[in-house]
Amino acid sequence: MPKGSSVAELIAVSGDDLAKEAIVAVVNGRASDLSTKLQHGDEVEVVLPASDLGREVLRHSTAHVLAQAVLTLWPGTRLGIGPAIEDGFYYDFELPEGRRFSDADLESIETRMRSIIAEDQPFEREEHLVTDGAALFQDQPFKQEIIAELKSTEEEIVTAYRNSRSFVDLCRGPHVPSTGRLGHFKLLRVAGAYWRGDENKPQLQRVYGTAFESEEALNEHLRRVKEAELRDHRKLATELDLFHFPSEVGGGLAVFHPKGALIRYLMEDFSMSRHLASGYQPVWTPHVAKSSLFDKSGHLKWYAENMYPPMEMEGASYYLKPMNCPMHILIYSSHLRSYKELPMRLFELGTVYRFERSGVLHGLARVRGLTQDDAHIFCTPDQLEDELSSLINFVIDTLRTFGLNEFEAELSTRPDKFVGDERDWEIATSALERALLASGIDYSVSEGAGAFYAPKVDVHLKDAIGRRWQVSTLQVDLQLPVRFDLHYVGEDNERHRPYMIHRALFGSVERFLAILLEHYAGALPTWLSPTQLVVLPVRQDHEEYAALVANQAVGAGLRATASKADEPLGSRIRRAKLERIPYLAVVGEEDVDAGTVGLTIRGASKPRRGVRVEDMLTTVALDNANRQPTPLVSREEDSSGGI
RNA sequence: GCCCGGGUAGCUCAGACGGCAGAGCAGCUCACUCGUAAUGAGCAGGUCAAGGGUUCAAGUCCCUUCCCGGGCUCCA
Repeated sequence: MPKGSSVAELIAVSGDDLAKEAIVAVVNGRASDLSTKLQHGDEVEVVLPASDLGREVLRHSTAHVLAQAVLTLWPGTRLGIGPAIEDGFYYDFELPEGRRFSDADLESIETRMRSIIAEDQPFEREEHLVTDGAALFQDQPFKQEIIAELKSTEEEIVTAYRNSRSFVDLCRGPHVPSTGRLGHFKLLRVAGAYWRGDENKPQLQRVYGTAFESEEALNEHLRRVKEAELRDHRKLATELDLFHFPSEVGGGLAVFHPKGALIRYLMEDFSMSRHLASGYQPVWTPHVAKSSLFDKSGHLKWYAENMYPPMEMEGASYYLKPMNCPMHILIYSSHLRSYKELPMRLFELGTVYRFERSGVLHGLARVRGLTQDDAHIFCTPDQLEDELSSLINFVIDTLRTFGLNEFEAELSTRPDKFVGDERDWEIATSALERALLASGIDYSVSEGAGAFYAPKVDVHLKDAIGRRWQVSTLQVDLQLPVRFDLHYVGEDNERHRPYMIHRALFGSVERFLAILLEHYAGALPTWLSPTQLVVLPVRQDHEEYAALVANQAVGAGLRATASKADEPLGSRIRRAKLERIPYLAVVGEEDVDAGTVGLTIRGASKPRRGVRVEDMLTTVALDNANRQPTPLVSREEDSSGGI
């Protein structure tokens, strides 16, 4: 190769067909354009579109095309930023005269984008001095703001990418060689977005889109999005008659219908028995408390914006509790504690109320009234580490019972703004980290992301379609034991400060239910199913036998009903399947005579005829007692029978 | 809170241009008595989110309010 050749030239002579698909390259570990000139000894690795980095570049380049299209259609538009994001990209704009996008605009923008792609415009990298950059983008105040920031970091050169004489965008790159390499994209929606996410700054118009390496990959992605929509727990809640949010009650406040309430009762019941078996003591505390309590705890200082406004009564202000900890502390401090009582683990299914801004409410996943499976553990410094590691195991173990198996933890360390002693932070943080190591769970560290009063571990889980949800959280509180002046008397007969651990396992019962519903697409495991078994008589003269079988099932501790034969069997089967009933027992002539049922197990394609009633009851009871998770199917498969 | 999109029967939705509010499913009644994802007929069901305005006439056009959905720093 002649000296100073580009990556593209290198690929051209390599004779490697696959490499011709490359859109960018990693040169000496750095993502670079194919036009990058190479030095002797450079390490070059080509990047194909069908890779994480490849898709990121495709999306970022498509975002530039989007910006060019918008600028052509609405001259005078000011550009914000347009990054690639997980699953797509967006670009923020300020349109002239405060104009706003509507959904209909997406179509005309897309059309314009397709013609830019058809023109196969090159992406040309330009380097400018920081000082010149400001001149180049003189009509673009947001770009200037970015350049000004770069200047302050003493960056000397800014880069820009030019597609045509008229369109150039400030950008770090890299990009595809030309717009012709793009095309498998779709604009998805418009939204308002504050410049830099700051509501005190101007609100820009954001266009979201996604792009992939091929039409098939794009369609596959759109199919996944659709699948997620079908699993939406709010949709399932209506279909399965679980709960709703009456506007008469208020935003973010759910009422649970019989089936929904039964499910949450089963979850709570399980949680309580697990805690009782693991050395926790149940406590119960009221929903409101005087302002003095939340003054002392610091909630009114630090958490007031998430609290409901106060109620005045008999000269005092009462607040709905946003957390249970202050009340649990009062239980701890109700008398002097000995080291022999520690660790003391107080547990409550405590309902708390938090003011969430109306725009962030989201079904049961984000509500204003929620029930935490909340515990506060008071322990000696010596006990801290063991307590934390058994806690992590307890959490993981419990989550697994619900059929969730993929976890990741995140350790958040001391933020810039913090209270307490740096040494205590050190002790608490390293105890958390050692506990994580001992548990063997995968974890990452987020430096400075802790709460101001505590380092914490958050447990995230992955659901059936790969989405991550934050659930459990463990915090070592360095603040409240001091504010409430807690102690215990040690072996040395002196008073010492206990450590205090906050932890919620589901996070909230409501949110966890939402996750389960979406994870299982509504087909909850047998032990959580409101109805576990339906017995369906073929004809009216089999009804008596059906009722008998259902009664036997109820006697065996199962939730079972018998249907009437007043509709065609197929119709009743269909209804039961739509309700995601795990076991269907059809009984007809043969069964009445033989003491059997025709058993259809959810997810199985064919029924099993001639199953003895005893055997069926054993099977269902075992499934119930063992808390077997439902085998996972996609909702599309689930509903392929013509719904 | 702010931007965009919505609000029509319990649910899903249709209702050019302003001219007597519709369908499917669910519900109820009757008939059918059936072996694994929709039996048939009939009946009932609505302050078109609320309030105001324009008009001979408003679900439809305009204004206000309420509610719901999507989004609101994965940083050039």
